[in-house]
Amino acid sequence: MQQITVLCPLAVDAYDYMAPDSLPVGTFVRVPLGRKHVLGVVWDSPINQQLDAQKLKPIDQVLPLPLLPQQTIQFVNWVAKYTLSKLGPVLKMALNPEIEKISKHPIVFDTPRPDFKQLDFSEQQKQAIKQLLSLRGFNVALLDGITGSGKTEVYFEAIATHLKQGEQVLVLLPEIILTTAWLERFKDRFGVYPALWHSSITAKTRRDTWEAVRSGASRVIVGARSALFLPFQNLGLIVIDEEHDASFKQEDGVLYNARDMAIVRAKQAPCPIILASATPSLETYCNAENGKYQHIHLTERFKGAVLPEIELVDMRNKEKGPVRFISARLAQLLQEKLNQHQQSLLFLNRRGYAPLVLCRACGEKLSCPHCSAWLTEHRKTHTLQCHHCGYTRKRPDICPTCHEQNSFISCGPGVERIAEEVQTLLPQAKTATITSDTLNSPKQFTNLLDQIQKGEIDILIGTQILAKGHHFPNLTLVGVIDADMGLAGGDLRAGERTFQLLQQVMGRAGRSENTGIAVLQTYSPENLILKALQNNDRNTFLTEEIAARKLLKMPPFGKLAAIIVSGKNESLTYKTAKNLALTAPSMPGLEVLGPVVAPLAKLKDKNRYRLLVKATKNITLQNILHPWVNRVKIPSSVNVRIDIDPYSFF
DNA sequence: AGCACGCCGACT
DNA sequence: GTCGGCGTGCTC
Repeated sequence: MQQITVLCPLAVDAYDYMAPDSLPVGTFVRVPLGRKHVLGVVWDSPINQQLDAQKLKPIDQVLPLPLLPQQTIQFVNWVAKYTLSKLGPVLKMALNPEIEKISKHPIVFDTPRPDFKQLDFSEQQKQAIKQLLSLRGFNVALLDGITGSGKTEVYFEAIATHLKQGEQVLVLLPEIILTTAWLERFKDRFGVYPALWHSSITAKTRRDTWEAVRSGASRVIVGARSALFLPFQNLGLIVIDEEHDASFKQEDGVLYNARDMAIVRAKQAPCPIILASATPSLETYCNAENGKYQHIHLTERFKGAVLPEIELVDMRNKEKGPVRFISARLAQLLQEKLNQHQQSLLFLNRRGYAPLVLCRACGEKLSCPHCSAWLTEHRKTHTLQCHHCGYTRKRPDICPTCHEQNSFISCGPGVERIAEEVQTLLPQAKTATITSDTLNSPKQFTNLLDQIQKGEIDILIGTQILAKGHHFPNLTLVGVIDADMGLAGGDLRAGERTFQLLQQVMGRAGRSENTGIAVLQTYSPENLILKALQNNDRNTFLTEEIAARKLLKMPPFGKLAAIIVSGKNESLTYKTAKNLALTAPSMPGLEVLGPVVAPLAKLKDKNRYRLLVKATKNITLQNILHPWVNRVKIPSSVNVRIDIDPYSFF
């Protein structure tokens, strides 16, 4: 009998078992766990062997499956260590399909053909392609190209080259970009669609794709962040498109940033990795500027499309008359575009009709009983909703506090309200309101894009779901209803996020021969970020932002981790958070801030406090956090989560 | 992830 | 008085 270590894809670390023979790391086995029998993988050296060998259970059986690749095992170990997560949940991400049901002969999508189509490139694109093709071994390149510069086709050439070399290629996209439009461009270049990996593929496809990647039969995988954990055998290139996108950061379960972990994966392969963006994250930009990454520029718009003109509309100059969210200037432009049979997009990153409903008589603001948040009014469904927990109620006729009748007024705009205003201002316009809750399926989205293409819609009103990636050739006006919105929170990345988002939204206008125009409605026209956007001056924005981060020793000039303490019992939760702060190790270069009430102080009935751990770059935060948090007694009803490199401050 | 154990609210 | 709700702990 032989003692082996087995990891199961559950919320546990690796456990030891007895096996009749020694088994190679990566062998799939079935083991007893509690009163269940579950799948596990023979793991490398035991984590702890303090358990009496006599108490170890024997494994049930060795499963007749190929080994889990060594690189996947290494990667799971690395991610767990970096994110301070248990090994089991990370393995679970790598074993997403029902492994035991995988077929030995999965249906493989045809192999993309690297020479299917020769595309025309500009001189600048040719230069960029040359640079991408010269990358050897582990190497990070920032493909920094403005909207409409043909980034996608440029990195397609790198994909083609690695295909010819017989290697596998992984392309990570934000889920939202994974649309037919992108896939059609791929098919146009390579003759077939790539293999897909995202949350809504069927179980069978999931199993087939997993096995085809493991066997090396599948050559190009395009997916959302979880595709990073696929069992590649022969990874030759990773591409992260829209690398700045916040959706690469997983905010539940294992807290990881797929872009950062992809760089680790590329290093391990080793292979090159291309980070593509029109608005690179500050981290990536700094790494490119200081020479750690290659910096490849695409500054020309393809086929002569020009950047939109950008106007700031000062909303402080209140117009006489009824309260309007669309300024006279924007309304005038909408009318002009309507007359010219061109399309417009109104952008407001807020779902529903109004973000707040209050009683005119007593001032009562209707809020969620489970979260410290106001309820958003949705007229379409005649409900009030909490956007944080999903709580829904009908709009009351009588104020629950002062019992006044019909006293509620809707404050502020959401997209539904903008749509209503458009109807009033331009009754002849055909409009469509598009948010994550009005689109239920990818098919619906495709249909909608089709309708837009055919010109059946004049004015699109939507949230950030419309901001990214889509190409609307006849769209020549973008109106940003509230350009100040993203700047309000004031967290570390508020400026960066606002710049990126607005730049992307404005990029929707002018991806055509007709000159586009973008209007930013603001109450702070002097704001540096808005000024930089107006002047198309990314450098000024980046320089300012870099200087501010440097001064505060914030990322990328320092390291950050958040500790989120939550629990139903408010005082016990606070006491635990306070206790963590009091027992924080004291050392040069380490600073512990808080605890402070989290921006959403109560979420789903749980009170939340946050500590922020700030360290100089030479400190390995994990080595400090792990023993520190383990030393503190955490009451069982209180939950402590560590978020390394936090993105969201909620 | 499951599954058992344990402590407070509703009911015959 | 008991049934059972879920919230919590444990699995080599």
